[in-house]
Amino acid sequence: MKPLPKEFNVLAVERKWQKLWEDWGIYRFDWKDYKRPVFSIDTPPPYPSGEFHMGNVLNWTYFDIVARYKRMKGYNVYFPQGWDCHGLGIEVQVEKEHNIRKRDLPPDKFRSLCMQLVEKYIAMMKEGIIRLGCSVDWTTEYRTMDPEYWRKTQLSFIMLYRKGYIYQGTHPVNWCPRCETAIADAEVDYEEREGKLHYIRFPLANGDSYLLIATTRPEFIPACVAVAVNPTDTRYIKYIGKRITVPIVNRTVEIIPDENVEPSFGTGVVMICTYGDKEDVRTVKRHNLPIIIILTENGLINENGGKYKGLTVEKAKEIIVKDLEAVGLLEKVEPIRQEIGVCDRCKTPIEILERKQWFMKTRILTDRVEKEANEVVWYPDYMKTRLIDWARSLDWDWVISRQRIFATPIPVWYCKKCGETILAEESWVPIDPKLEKPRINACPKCGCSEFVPERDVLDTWMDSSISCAVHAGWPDRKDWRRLFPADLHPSGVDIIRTWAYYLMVRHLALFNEKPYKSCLINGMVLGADGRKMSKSLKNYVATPEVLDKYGADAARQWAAGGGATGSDIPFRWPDVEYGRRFLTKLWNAARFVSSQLTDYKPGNGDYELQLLDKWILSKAERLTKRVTEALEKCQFNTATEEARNFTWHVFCDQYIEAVKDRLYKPELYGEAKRRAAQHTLYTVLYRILQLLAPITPHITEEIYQHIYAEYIGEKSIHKTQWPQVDAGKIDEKAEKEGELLIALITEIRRDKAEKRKPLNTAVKLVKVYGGNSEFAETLAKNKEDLVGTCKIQRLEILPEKGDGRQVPQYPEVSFKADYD
RNA sequence: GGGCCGGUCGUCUAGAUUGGUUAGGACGCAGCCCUUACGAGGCUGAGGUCGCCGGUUCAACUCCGGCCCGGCCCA
Repeated sequence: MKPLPKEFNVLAVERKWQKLWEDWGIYRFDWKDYKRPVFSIDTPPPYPSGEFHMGNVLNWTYFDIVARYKRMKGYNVYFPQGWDCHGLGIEVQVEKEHNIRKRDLPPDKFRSLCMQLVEKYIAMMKEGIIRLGCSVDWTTEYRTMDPEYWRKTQLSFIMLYRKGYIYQGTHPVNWCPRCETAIADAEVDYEEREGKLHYIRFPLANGDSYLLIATTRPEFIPACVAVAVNPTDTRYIKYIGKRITVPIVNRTVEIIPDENVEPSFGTGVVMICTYGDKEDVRTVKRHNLPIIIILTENGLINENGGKYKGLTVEKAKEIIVKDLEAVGLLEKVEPIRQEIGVCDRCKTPIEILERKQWFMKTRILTDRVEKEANEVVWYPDYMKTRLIDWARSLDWDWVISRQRIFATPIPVWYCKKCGETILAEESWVPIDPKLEKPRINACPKCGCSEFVPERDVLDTWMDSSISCAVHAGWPDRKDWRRLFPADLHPSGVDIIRTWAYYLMVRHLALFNEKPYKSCLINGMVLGADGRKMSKSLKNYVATPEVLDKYGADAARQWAAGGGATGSDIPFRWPDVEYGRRFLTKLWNAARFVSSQLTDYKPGNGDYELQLLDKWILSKAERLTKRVTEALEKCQFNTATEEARNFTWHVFCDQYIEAVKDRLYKPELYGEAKRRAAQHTLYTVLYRILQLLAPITPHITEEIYQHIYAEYIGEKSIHKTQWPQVDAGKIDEKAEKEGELLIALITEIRRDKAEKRKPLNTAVKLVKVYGGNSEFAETLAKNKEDLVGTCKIQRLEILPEKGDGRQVPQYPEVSFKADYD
């Protein structure tokens, strides 16, 4: 066995193993292996933003640890990686980069610009995943923008349509006027902005007086269909049922009672418009009010807005306010803080429009979602309530159509004559109805042979929410249910409402089965200041900066050890630095071990274990138990801390220090005792490496290859079998006696430190008062390591109590040290 | 307004499900030590009435109730 080199170039070592692992293909799933149980990970295909940020690092570290751990546990682990390409984000980015609008180009040209950008971004992010050392099976890589993938999305659409889960309807939807598309509740963000509350006089229809209404959106006056007050509001009860005149348009509407009107807001009188906000939608439905849509798809006032037609919402507001002022109906304007919904991709305030859209019946599944969510194992457990609460709070079905370009086409045409919906056959997909005709000669209803394609496309979540089935091999592999449901779905706390939820409803509707057995949630990465990490807050740290400086194994320790699973963790450089220092420590410990093993052959049973050997071998078993239990429960912080502390403070500080003399001077203590120390060093270091392998895969591999590979026989440490706890090695007596010996050694070292003496100072005489005969005997029997470690020239051990320096954990034990 | 989470040395963070340990660790701070693995180090030390108020209990950081303050998600 050769000693390890002194130099340890973290970045070069990491790059070397990343390449070799991939060349060897050791992380590939073995489809032909039916012996090992499978463990499938539903890797969420990331949206190619171009940046593998620290939040991704946290998420990927978590489930890569699980993947590596399960592999060592003997599972045939399936760890796929895809890319969720479609969507508004890329469209907006392309529009910006090329300074165009999506309608300026033919759709296929615009689409190819999007694909180019996605490819560029994927390359950047893939690099991040590789550099983090993730054990992805890259033969599984896929892109949702490839026809091969959207074939699956379209197939699932056809299946759901046939099962009755999909329908078309004209319902109010969230609408982004900039992107000119419908968006789902989950895509709406809320921002607090400064607005204005307008107090406007609405004359009562009988002419003798007026009511003062308060509104933030006076531009919706032409769409006013009622005025509402709270039925318990004594100020206004007498007006309920009467009619009132809407200014500007001079229509009369009814004054209606509605419990949702907040009497303390404004004047307690509000106008109901179609649609000023989501509350209007509910009120209109409750009272069966008429609908007057005054906005176009690009957010301008339409013909229903009369003289304001063609104006933007902002401009219309300005002019209406002036007009109201001119006729004396504007009483006052107050500033107000308000939460407004904005498009999560471009931050434009959203509107509510009615337009024919495709929907998936998700709300009929809510009870089932709750039931299944309760059966899923959540890490941490309380995260399941997020999913259930979200499902319960949804008012509308999921709007799945979008008026965009870069997305999976909806495989539908309409008969030009009778309007009959022609759904693609399963064998036709992938198909873009805008480019191809349906493969039938005539409309089955009226015989017409001309068809109009559906121009709407599918919400991007329709692509990504079938990942569990697609990963498993659906629809092409007959044996796809072997990998379905996924054993683990990892996700961020912020996207439980989208990813975890859509996966659930989609798979339940398609296959009547939950898509994942467990759900691992990571918290958000905060900046060093404790606020959510973001570029605008200037607390942003880019991943390459971290990896370049300290390497993946250090960054992974930050992710694994930074906090409890599911909780937000701040990014702190000192944590990463500590991770790096630990790597240095581990490397040096391994270097010491290797330097002591040059004449050592594993398997040679010719050794005499000493107390401290048995002591640490026993402690290593207990450590194995604790780390295993922590990993089983996805408590990565506990596993990391246990393994690191044992390595640093038990193995290095105590054991190695205590056996040095035995190793250096076999002529004094005997070869068999030296070999016992060698055996113990060899065994315990290997255990440490194995327990750390899922967390710090590179350095453990490097050390394994130097010291262990030829004896263990596995090509990689990541192919070795996870250590089984050997109850036979747990030795209560050795642990108890070892603690006493270690406590005394520590106290003598402390004594030297306080007397400002170097630790290798020789002590002329140490007189130990054991306090009782049991302690005295233990110490006497095991005095060699004590004498050697503390450089004691003469040792006296007495069974009685005495004065001198006390050993804190053993108050009956004390000693006197004489240095001159 | 609703749901969930949190408030522990100067800072960050474990421990809370299953009450009882000297409340653990890291960073920072102070002091010491060139010691045949490690100065990108080692050793030692100071530093906490566990947000506040009640309750249960022989015993509460831990369980229960209320309050205050943050965070996330939603309305």
